[in-house]
Amino acid sequence: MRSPQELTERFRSEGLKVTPQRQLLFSLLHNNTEHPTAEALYSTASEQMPGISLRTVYQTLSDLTSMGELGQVSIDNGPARFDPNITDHHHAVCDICGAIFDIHVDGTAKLATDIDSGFTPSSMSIVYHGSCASCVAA
Amino acid sequence: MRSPQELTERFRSEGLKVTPQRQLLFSLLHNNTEHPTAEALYSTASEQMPGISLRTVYQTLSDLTSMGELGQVSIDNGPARFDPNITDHHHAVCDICGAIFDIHVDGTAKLATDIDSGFTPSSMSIVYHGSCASCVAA
DNA sequence: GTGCTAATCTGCAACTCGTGCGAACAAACA
DNA sequence: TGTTTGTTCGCACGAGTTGCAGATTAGCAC
Ligand SMILES: [Mn+2]
Ligand SMILES: [Mn+2]
Ligand SMILES: [Zn+2]
Ligand SMILES: [Zn+2]
Repeated sequence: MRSPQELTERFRSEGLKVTPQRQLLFSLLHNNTEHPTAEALYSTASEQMPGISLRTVYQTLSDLTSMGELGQVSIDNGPARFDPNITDHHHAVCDICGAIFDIHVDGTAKLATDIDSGFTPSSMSIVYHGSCASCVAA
Repeated sequence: MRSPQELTERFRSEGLKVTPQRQLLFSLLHNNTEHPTAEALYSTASEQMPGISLRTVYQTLSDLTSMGELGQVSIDNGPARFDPNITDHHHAVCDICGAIFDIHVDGTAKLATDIDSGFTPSSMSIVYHGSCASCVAA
């Protein structure tokens, strides 16, 4: 996701308003690698801006997502996790604490699949499940 | 998933009862490659057994899942899809019609990842998104 | 076949996550 | 400072799933 400053410019240039609520979310998401849920962002945002509405958090996240500034990851059937990292990458999920880690995977082009030749793939994603370092240690 | 006959034996041998509702679901799932949702199974089941409860469908699916006889696939944030194919395989999803296809992928062991050395992976899954043959044709 | 009992089924309430809606509000700009 | 939209907020609602408890029934003993 771009920086709060760049997002501010983009919003204004598209006739969208830059509100304090949006600015707060821009800053909470910037460089955030935690893949937070809407509820988690709402909780953090509420500390800095009591009274902000959960509805507004959902609204802003969905705006950023449809603008292509924010990614979304869904793991199992849990709540949506938002991902400011929109570069090409994959994920490793700790089944114990639920943490999600960004990973890069090389060699995917060389994978051999029996996928039907009539199927036209447009993207692929890989998710590893397992236990993270801190959970293994504990 | 094992055959209705084998499941019947397993259920009885574990002190579980073999009811008409369970038998019907065993047969609806056997060799089913559609990755159906609970609602879809309920709908089909209702034709053959009017009055069967959606709650019972959920209950039986979750029993089979925790017995390891049935798999579960989650795609984006849609409803859970159930998968009688519990062999090692991956999926291709048509973004137009929503169909899910089983695929096999070779070479996954050779993938190079920057996954943290402290992370202990126990499984990985690959999902391709794209357009299926019938949707491309249409 | 009858009866017993624990497992199951069913209907409904409740719960989680998310969206639709409309009135109150405020950013942008003249 | 006023006007115009876009935005925020609160609440109702919707999908998907689970908890609960009373009615039902499979499995088994006699
Ligand atoms: Mn990520
Ligand atoms: Mn499958
Ligand atoms: Zn962990
Ligand atoms: Zn299709």
